[in-house]
Amino acid sequence: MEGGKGIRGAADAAFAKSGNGSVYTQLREAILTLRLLPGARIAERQLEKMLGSSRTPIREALHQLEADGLVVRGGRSHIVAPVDLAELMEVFEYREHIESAIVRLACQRAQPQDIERIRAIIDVALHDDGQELWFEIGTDFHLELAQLSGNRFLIRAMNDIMTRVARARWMIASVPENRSTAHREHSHILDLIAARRADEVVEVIVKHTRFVQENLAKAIRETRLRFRAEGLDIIDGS
Amino acid sequence: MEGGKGIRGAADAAFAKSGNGSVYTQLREAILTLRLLPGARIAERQLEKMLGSSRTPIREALHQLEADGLVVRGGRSHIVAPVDLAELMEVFEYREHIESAIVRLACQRAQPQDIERIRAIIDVALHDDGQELWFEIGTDFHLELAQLSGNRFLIRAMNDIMTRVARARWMIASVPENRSTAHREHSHILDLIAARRADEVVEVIVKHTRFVQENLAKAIRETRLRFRAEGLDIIDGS
DNA sequence: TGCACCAATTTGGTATACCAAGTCAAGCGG
DNA sequence: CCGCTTGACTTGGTATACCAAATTGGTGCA
Repeated sequence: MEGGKGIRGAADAAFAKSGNGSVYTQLREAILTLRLLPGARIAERQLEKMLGSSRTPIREALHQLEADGLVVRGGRSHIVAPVDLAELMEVFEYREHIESAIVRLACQRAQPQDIERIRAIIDVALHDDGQELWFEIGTDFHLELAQLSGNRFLIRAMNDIMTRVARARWMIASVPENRSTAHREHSHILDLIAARRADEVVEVIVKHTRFVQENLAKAIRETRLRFRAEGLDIIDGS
Repeated sequence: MEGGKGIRGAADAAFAKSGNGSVYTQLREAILTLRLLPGARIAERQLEKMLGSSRTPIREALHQLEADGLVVRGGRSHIVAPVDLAELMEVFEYREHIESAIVRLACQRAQPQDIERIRAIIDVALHDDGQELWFEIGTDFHLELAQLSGNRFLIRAMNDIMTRVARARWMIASVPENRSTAHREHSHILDLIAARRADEVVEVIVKHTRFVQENLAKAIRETRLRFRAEGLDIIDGS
């Protein structure tokens, strides 16, 4: 029963000694940080032992994760959803429209103090440039922006989007140059929202989204090659 | 144990003899058609008897419905989600952007035969004008339009939207005049997509969306008064 | 040596048993 | 007569037992 068997089919040591957090949270973390590799089989009874919970809450968590697009049913069993490049391209097409809607509404509704609060978030990256922090800031910026729209469905949509691109973002071997570009664009977006220049901010955020998309697509392709060298196929699609 | 007790708290005869379909499907139907009134308490053990299933699949269905926004947790128990007018207004704000994105992409990607297929759907309403048929056609038109976008996230968003407005649409006391208006606008939208006139179709669909929004808001307010006359508060919000 | 078939095990799906917490009502005291 | 307390019951949450299907590994035959 122990380890081995290559990769597909073992979530073994991914949860060593972890006892904190809900089942859903733990699984989500493990999947998003690639501790559970895309394509890995997930057996309810394995998790039962590993997480110390019973199957009922585990099944519930798996259904949640399925809704998040992080777990899919492969026939009878559950597997960690493969990173699907084609799907990711659709996410970004979707994202352009969602972000555009968000910033348009933000231009109408954002309060100056809200904008300054977000600026403080992105400016943290000026002093600290850890990989993990960069990940968080990139997520938070766009989620906070969504909050400014005041529309719960746009907020939910942005949450969904950030979940679906999270693993791709995790694959990025951070290029410092790109980071400063990101900060500059984020800052520019805030300026334009503060100035209520809706059309311009839409233009900028679409450009920003496409920039991010290209970076992620590149990172994914590199990651695929890296894993293929180990005999693994982690990524679907062209 | 039988019936009575007024309204909040009885889903009693809503499932008489119904044995077909999954638990989720049956509950969803009952909620969308207002056989289960907004605000009604839902007890897992009641459903266990009524549907003849066990609690496990019932709980699963309830979680699904919660994700759909059709069921909410009221403290410890589950209740049928109240129709929230404020939320509905947010849905329509969201919908404007989603539909705009959809028709823009549809202009790029729709095949002539796709457009004709949809036209056939809405033209059914010319011969038959039953209430239920009108409901279905209105739903199908927008879902089919979403398909033309070729983007699974826009399709999913449109599905979500149609679910969230379904109960409001069910409350409409059909005004024949509005129906012909709807058909005309739907037809116009198809024409513009076929002609690839993206900007114009966006303009028209936004206008259409606002028209629908006003009708539904009116219907909801009337329905609220109607139910209040019976001593019930079915609708939340202003 | 390779293929086909069979049995044992593992899987997810379902039903049920158990628990703690919350609800409601009846009864007691003011 | 009103309000508070208390206890029985109902509720959702969790753990577990049971089932059918499907996978898998091994064995025997060609």
